[in-house]
Amino acid sequence: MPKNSPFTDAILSWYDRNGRHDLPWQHPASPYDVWLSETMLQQTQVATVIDYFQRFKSKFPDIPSLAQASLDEVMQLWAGLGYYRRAKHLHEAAKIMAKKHSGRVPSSLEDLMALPGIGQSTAGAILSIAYQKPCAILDGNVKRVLCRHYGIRGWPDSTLTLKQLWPLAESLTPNKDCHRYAQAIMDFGAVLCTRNKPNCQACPIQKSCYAFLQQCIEQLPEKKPRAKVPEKTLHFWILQRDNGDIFLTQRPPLGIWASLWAFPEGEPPMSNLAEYHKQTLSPFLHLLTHFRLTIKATLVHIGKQNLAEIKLAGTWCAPHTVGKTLGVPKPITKLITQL
DNA sequence: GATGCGTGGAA
DNA sequence: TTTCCAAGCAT
Repeated sequence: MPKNSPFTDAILSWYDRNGRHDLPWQHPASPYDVWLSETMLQQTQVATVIDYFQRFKSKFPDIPSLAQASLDEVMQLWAGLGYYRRAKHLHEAAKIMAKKHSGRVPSSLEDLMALPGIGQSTAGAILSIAYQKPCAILDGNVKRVLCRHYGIRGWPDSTLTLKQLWPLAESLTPNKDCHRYAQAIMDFGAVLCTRNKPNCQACPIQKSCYAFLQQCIEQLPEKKPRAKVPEKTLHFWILQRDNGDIFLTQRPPLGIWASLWAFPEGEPPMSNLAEYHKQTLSPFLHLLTHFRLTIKATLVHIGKQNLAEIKLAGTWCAPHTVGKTLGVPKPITKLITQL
């Protein structure tokens, strides 16, 4: 049995004393829980995920229940968490698992990576944490820790850098405690070796850390300069009946807020708009990673007239019940509260 | 390789 | 206020 590297042992030891051991997906770390949590945690912080994970689990405790659900039920539970493709992929993958994998999360790298929404790092997390197979993970935390400790230059997502990081991550993964190590290295990055102001003072591997010794902690990992974020404006049409009900339509399966329910956007949803009383709501800003969205909205009072002229398919519902049954993006939630 | 995809929190 | 970006993946 080959010995662990000093790095690996130090991370494991740090984790036992300082790591988070009480996250809702850790006891027990069933394959389903690990898969679900790892998916929710993609580009999303632990504090945000906890509530979503628990709500999702209580509605869909296992693969069969998720596989049998409608996409709308899944999206409703995911609404607000962002990156909605994850929810669609999760649902699709559950159906595949139910049909082709006896209702279980597969336990081979090949089978896992063939599923939608599971890439190499998520597959590695499932294999190591849920199945105790010594597979490497390489998420943002691990990349940051390794780039600093081993002085790896270049953008962490460039092909050249990944070619160094993956073998390194694999060589550091222990055979015996791989499931603890996977949690440990991610926690270490999330809690101690943070992007800003890492706690080097308390770091057990400070003495072998390239970035600490070279005093370039803030410079590693190198960050790619971002293009300036473009501005965009979206215009929503809020159709409201006398009884207060509002009209929602499902967004297309591709693009932003895919498959979620929202007010008609863009062109007016009816040709006889002039016949109705309208009210312009105050615009507000909605920030995304790749856009600065100005959200504008016009409230159209429909009254009791014939509604047949609405061009879109959709549904009428009471404003306060919307979020309980349909998945709606944040800006729509905000508009509804303003009515 | 570059781009699209959400949201909330921190500085 | 603005900027940055957090347990990535798919196209």
